[in-house]
Amino acid sequence: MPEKLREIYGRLFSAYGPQGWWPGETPFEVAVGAILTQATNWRNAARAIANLKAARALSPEAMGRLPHTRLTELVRPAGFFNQKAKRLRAFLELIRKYGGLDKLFALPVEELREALLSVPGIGPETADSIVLYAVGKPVFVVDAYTRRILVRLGLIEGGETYEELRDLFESNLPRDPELYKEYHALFVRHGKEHCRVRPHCKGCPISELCDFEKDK
DNA sequence: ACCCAGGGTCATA
DNA sequence: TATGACCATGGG
Repeated sequence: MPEKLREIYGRLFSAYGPQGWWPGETPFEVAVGAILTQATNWRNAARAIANLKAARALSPEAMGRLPHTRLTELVRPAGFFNQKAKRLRAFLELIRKYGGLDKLFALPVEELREALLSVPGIGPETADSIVLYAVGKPVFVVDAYTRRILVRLGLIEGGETYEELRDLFESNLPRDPELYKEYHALFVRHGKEHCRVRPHCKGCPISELCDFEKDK
């Protein structure tokens, strides 16, 4: 399995190159982006972030001073804006509870994950995206593309839990945050390009490893 | 006029 | 435990 995971990574990296994830100038901005991009095109999330930036609201303190309706309005282009405004405020509440972003992000990884997961609206993928891309700790981020790609490669059944898949990567790859960052980003890139629900297998860089026969 | 995005939660069965 | 509904904007 370690060899296969390296093989897949190598091919994806050769095909697509470095993805430059995560766009964002500060850890807080990255974390905010992780919430805003839930089930949403990054393009739309980026618009919401641009709004927040223009409003100088990209710090926990400044965002906390915004009226709720104002926050909702700024976040609108990201979609699900009522939920996401509420989720951002819940995240701010966690930050306050730990005495600041630095204190929160300085927690041991497992405690940090648990703390993030305790926030209503932050689930496993969002929590791990924050831990990996905002904090830089080596947790592997699993998403729908990851699962789908592994299924089509015949490496998993599909019914595995989030934690099982995360463990699959973390116990078969070196605990290297830079590797995890790039790998996840490459899965997303490859997913969009070739491995959607409706597959687009022509020119697929990992077709030789893949069982999936349709649409050739 | 569809389909779908870098998810998560809650109600039902 | 396992589906389904819901949240909502913007691009293809």
